[in-house]
Amino acid sequence: MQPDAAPRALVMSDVAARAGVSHQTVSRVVNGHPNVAPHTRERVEQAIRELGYRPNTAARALVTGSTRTLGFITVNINQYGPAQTLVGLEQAARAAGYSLSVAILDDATADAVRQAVDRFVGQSVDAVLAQATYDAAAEALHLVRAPVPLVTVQSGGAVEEPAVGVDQIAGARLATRHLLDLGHRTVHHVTGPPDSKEARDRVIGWQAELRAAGAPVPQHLAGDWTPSSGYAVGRDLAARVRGGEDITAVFLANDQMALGLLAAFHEEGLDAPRDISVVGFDDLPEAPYLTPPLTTVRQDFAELGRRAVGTVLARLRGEELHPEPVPPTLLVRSSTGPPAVRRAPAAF
Amino acid sequence: MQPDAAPRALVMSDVAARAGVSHQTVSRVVNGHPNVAPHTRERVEQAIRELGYRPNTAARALVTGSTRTLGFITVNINQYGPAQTLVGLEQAARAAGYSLSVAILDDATADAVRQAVDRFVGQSVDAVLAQATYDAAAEALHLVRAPVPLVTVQSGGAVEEPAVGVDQIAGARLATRHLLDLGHRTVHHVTGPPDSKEARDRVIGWQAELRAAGAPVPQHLAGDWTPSSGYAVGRDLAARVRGGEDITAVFLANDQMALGLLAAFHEEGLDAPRDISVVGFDDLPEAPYLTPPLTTVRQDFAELGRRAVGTVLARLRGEELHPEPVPPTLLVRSSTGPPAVRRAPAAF
DNA sequence: GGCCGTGCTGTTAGCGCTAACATCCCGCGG
DNA sequence: CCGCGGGATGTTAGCGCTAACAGCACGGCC
Repeated sequence: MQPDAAPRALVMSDVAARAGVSHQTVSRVVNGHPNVAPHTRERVEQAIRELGYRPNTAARALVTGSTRTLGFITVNINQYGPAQTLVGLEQAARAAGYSLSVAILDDATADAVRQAVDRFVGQSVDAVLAQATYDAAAEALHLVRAPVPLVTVQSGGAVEEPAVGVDQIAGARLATRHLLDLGHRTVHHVTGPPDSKEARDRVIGWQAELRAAGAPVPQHLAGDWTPSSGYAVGRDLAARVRGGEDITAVFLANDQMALGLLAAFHEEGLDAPRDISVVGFDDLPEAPYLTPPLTTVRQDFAELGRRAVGTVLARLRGEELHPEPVPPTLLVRSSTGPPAVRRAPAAF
Repeated sequence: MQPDAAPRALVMSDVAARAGVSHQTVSRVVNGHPNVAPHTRERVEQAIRELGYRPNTAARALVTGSTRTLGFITVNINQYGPAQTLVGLEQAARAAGYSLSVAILDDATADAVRQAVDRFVGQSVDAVLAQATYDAAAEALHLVRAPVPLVTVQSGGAVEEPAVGVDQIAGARLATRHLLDLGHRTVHHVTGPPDSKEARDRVIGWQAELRAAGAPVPQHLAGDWTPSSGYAVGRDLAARVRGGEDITAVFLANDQMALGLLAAFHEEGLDAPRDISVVGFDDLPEAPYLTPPLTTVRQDFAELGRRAVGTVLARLRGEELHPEPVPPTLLVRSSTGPPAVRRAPAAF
């Protein structure tokens, strides 16, 4: 009696023996080749089921050169966006019959990126997907010459490699227009870190919408995604409001900063939407439960994942697919409203 | 001139030819075998560097049976905890020279878990790590007989498979004791979903600490991790407070529910820490920026990842390692304080 | 001085699979 | 009635690597 040891042994020829055919016929059945008699196919399939056979991917990878695995490089998954991007990607990859291997870099340095790509190539992944939000990463990715397709996710830029992302500019315009439509004279903007392409695109969208509406474009306010930067900007802004400045609407590049800003305003006795209208970006799970529930822009990460995987697979088939950016949507909740009437209104 | 096509061809014998040795000697150098003359090793290493050779993992996996890849099964990575667990695991795996392949299940059904394990086994991962927070997953995992080591993360239970996790009971006791120390007569508790072992452990820790202090143990309040469940419980609780019930301290099984509860209380004109003391669990990045900054319990996910990977590797070496649970820490911020004096205090 | 052990290196044989080719058998047309 | 084409199947040769064994030189020992 075999001890507890590996019941592993199950190889193609075991199935072949049981079905009374050659291992090659089993291979044909497994890979869905056409020229197998229905009767034979039936018998092989039954043998596979009875034995619980599953082909060895390493052997298959060795001979075909394909592992049906995709590598994904990301940075800073503590943020909601990147985490959701990962989820969307994994679902889409799995749906397409691919596995996803991840590399979560501590820093988006060129070196770290190159190493990650290298490791993936060494692993014989079929393609590499990479989050290229930050310039350092995007540049590094741009330089890497990998022997496999490489597609960037959320790079936002029109780099040469195929890139798929959510339309950040459109999202920012949505947020800004909403505020303008409510009657605000202009909209202030708290940015993400300047080395983030996504953050810069949100600035561009915000400015574009302001200009299109003929509204003045105030100096943007620098944040860095963290709640604490939103808080710092919030304290500053609250003081200016208290000082009599006409600031009634703020669009922040993400929800976490909105959280910080809301807290800072609250400390100064200023509350949304009465004293200030606030729009975030991301739709964190907790956004509906902030005080007040946050109006924000939502990105469809599942769709993003699907398009990214679709692009990669097209590339693998030799097609050159340049997908459209995914459109974001605005979720109006309670942190936005019409501006309060202050002292003597400028006009009328 | 070769077109842009694959510069792939680089195999061991190319290196061998360049170094003037046999491919086996190259193999020995690559794998750090001892019996290679320093001079030879030097030459081979140089050839490897010059050629930029990297061994083919598929071929290596085929013959050794090891891919130096770990599979990780998780559910619902939208939650902060699971996401951080993934990060911790990936860092630790990479540090140990392993790749991490992920499966993010939509549902923790036995079937989905079995399938994921199967896919990983088919992929020839060396071991499988699985988040077993939910009973369905834990049970399914328990039944799966995989031909590779399987270690569960955050299963919290004393199941047979080696499990590594953060000490949830200790965390809950920390939170409860903090509230008791502040002078609260007792502490109410909002739970996570009942099919989560982590959630149940937090209930156990809460009850244990209450009993140890001789405090009454109120009925627990059912939540499900979501901010909205915290909000619902919050409305309920706020009404009871308004009705004169002596409820002064709440410990919630996660920060998101604390967020919801805080919002509900705020709507009723009740604020922390004046009217109610609130402690969460997880230390979300935004926890310091809630109104008020949230006192919470923090789990060390990096350490968790390290121990999980350490356990898996020990298993692979044939050792039976049963790691200690990771101790959590309490972060005191501003959502907790001494109870307000209400009407006629019971004693004195 | 011959024998043997001890490094070092090369040779051989697969790992489990797929692709290419070889083989067989059948039905059909000339 | 024979040859031929094509569908079904089997056979063979690797994919790139490591493990096991073989060979070979050198030095120490009796």
